Amino acid sequence: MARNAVTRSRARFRRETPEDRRRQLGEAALRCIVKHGNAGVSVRQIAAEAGVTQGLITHHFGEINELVAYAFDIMSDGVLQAITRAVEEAEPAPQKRLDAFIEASFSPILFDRDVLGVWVVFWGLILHSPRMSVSQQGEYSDYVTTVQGLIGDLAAAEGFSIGDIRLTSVAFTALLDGLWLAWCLNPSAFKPQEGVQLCRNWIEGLRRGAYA
Amino acid sequence: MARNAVTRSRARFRRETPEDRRRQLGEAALRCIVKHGNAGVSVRQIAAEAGVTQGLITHHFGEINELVAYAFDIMSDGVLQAITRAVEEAEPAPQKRLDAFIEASFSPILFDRDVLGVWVVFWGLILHSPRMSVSQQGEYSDYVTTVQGLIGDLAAAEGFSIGDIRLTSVAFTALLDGLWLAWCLNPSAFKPQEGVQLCRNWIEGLRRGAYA
DNA sequence: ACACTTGTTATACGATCTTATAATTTCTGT
DNA sequence: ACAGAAATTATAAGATCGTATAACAAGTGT
Repeated sequence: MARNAVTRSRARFRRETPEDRRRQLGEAALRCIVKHGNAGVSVRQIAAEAGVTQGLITHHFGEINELVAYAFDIMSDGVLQAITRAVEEAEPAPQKRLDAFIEASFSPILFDRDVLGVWVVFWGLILHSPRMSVSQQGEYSDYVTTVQGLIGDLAAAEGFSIGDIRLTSVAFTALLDGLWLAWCLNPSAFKPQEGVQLCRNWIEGLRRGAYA
Repeated sequence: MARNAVTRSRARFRRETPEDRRRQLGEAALRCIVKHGNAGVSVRQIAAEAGVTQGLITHHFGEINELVAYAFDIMSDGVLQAITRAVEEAEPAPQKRLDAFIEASFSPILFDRDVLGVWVVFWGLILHSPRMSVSQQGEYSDYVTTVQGLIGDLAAAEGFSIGDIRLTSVAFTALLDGLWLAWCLNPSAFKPQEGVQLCRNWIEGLRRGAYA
């Protein structure tokens, strides 16, 4: 026991399961991107941020692009989960669920300059990384599907019609992404609560048959 | 004359005015970004693309960030000019002008993966470069103002009301940016003409008083 | 024809980058 | 207690990066 304690205190590094270590490295990568943007995507910086040596990244991910893609997946999952949770916690009426979705999108958990900044960096990488592109397509598809479900339920409950619901969902997703981007690049452009209002206005247009 | 010809053919480099050279370097930078994304932003690559040595970039721009910011300005001006020209060539009725704006936004001149790809890279840089941020804020402001003029004229001509026209213009701009981004990351998400339709639907919502 | 200005090249230096390889250490199973 | 597996470190090699400096050369004015 004493032996154990001494041994552990003398340990020069902790041995962790591949899953844990991969996640630690992924989260360190996200922190680096928050701090330095594209410049933060570097084996050395990420390893330092995670408190390990560079070789560990090679060992667990092979090449750095794989780590970045993994970090992107962590990020995507986090966002979708946060939104989904907010929706599930809302009252079951379609109006309430959709509004919870909107509110969550502009709540500090997601509508945060650090979060959005990471997102923007990823967007810039996706175009030239097939691996990232694959992740993005899956994530985007899930996202639009979620939006489509919410909007479809609302239309069914209130009895208005939508011409092409998938396309319409793409538009609403684009509005959200566009507002995220605009605010991220220039937070003085509008206030979060104004973003919520603009989304509600968009829904109001939907109700009034502008997309029929 | 013969002397002149010989001399010119033997010339090892062309001496150009600072303005011309700056523009050449800026355009070379844009081509590098098209080809390699963030990775294309490099003194060596850009100099090679422009067919000059690295020192020229230092000479004309001091540091590379200044060149990148200059390339961003070229890009912004080009986009705004192309759109403005399309609007000016349209019939003077507000409906026609706004529709020309939308059509131009999704025409191959602007709705092009190369063009949008450059845009996305710049977005990623703006967050961590004060110099880029300054350019972006000016460009964004001009853009929203243009949108605001078009929408305001339409509202006046058709007699519908808008609550906060600046904010509403921000939303329309966000919708455009969001659609650009989505299509750029994943061109199979929708067709350009569908993008036009979605913008027209948004305008229809405006007409029906969703933003009053 | 010649000197001067300055655009341009040539070269070098130090920092940082990715990746590969071998040595080390921790932990687990027996 | 000890051996073996695998996580981790340590180290190195070769590219590429940004920037500074000095030499060179093209065009201009006289």
